[in-house]
Amino acid sequence: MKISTKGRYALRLMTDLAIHKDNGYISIKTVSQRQGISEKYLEQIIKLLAKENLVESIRGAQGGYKLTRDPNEYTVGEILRVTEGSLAPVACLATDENTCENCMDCVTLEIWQCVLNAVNEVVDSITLQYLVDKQKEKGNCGCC
Amino acid sequence: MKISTKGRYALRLMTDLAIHKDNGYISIKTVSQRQGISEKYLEQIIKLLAKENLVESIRGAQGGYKLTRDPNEYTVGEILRVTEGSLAPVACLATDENTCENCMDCVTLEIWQCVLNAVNEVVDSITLQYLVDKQKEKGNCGCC
DNA sequence: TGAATTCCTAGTAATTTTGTAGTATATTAT
DNA sequence: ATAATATACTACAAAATTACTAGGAATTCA
Repeated sequence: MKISTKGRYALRLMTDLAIHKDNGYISIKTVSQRQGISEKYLEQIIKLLAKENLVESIRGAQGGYKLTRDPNEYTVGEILRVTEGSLAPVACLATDENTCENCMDCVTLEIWQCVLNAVNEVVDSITLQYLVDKQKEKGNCGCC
Repeated sequence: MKISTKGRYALRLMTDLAIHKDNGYISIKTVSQRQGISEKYLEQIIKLLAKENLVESIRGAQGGYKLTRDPNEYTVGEILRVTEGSLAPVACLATDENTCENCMDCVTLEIWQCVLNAVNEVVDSITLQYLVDKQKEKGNCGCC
C-alpha cells in the first residue's frame, strides 16, 4: 500500500513551484538542485502534471514551469492521482468507470471502494497552500 | 497504493476457513483447490497467519489448519496487516514506534499519518464474519 | 550563433512481487 | 513398520514494477 517516489516527488515539486511562484518560470534544473532530485526524473514527473494542465511551460532559455492556478486551488489528492495514477487499492477500481464486470457482484470490491473513498477524502481535503504554509514552519525530510 | 495478492489471497483463505470452520482441520490442498490459488504460495501466506496465531495447525495426515477464534473476532485490517505488513503509505510510518527521526518535523508525514488512520479505520471496522455473510449471498471474483 | 531549456523516446538497473522446488518432519491409517 | 498425507522450512527464480539514466530534437532568448 505504498505510494511511490513519483507521487512524493510531485508533491515536493509542486510545493517548490508554489513557494517560488512569484519568480516567474522556474526550470527543472533549479528545482532539481533545490530538492536534490534527479533532473531527468523530475522531467518525467512534471510531464504528467503538464499534460493535465496543473503546470504550464515555456521552452528555451529562461524558460521553465509555473503553476496554472493559485496554490489553494490544488489538492494533494489531485497531484497524487495525476502522478501515481488512481489511489485505488485494486486495479478493478482504478478506471473512472468503476465497472469491472467480474467484480460487480464481488464481496471484497466494496471493501476496496470504502478504502479508496477514505483515502481520497483525506488527500482531497488538503490543499497545496497548506503544504506551503507548513513547509515554511517545518521542512521536508525527503524520505516521505 | 495497491494491496498485493498476499493480502487478497489471505482474505479469501481466511474466509474459506471461516465458511468451513465446522469441518475440523482443513488442508492447504483443499483450500488451494477451492480457491484456485497455488498450494505453495498459500503455504507461505498461511505461515504468516499461523505465526501470529490467527490460525492453528496440525501436521501429518488428516492435518491442516483452522481458525483460532470466532469469525466475528477477526477484522479485515488485522488479516491484511499480518500478511501485507503495515498499511502505511510510506516506510517512515511502517514501524510500530512511528518515530522516524528524519521526519519528526516533516510536512508530509502528517498527511501520510492521516491516510493511514483513514485506511485502518475502514478495514478495522469490517469483520471476517461480515465477509462470510456477504460471500454466501454474493461471491468472490478472484480479481480483487 | 550559442547557451539554456523543454520535449520526446528508449533503455536499464534495482527492487518487489509472485510464485516454484525440494526436502525434512510429523501424523494417521493400514 | 510402512505408505500416504500434511505441515514446516529454506532457497531459488520468473515476472512485473519502480526508479531512474541517456541521448538527442525542438524551441527560445541574449
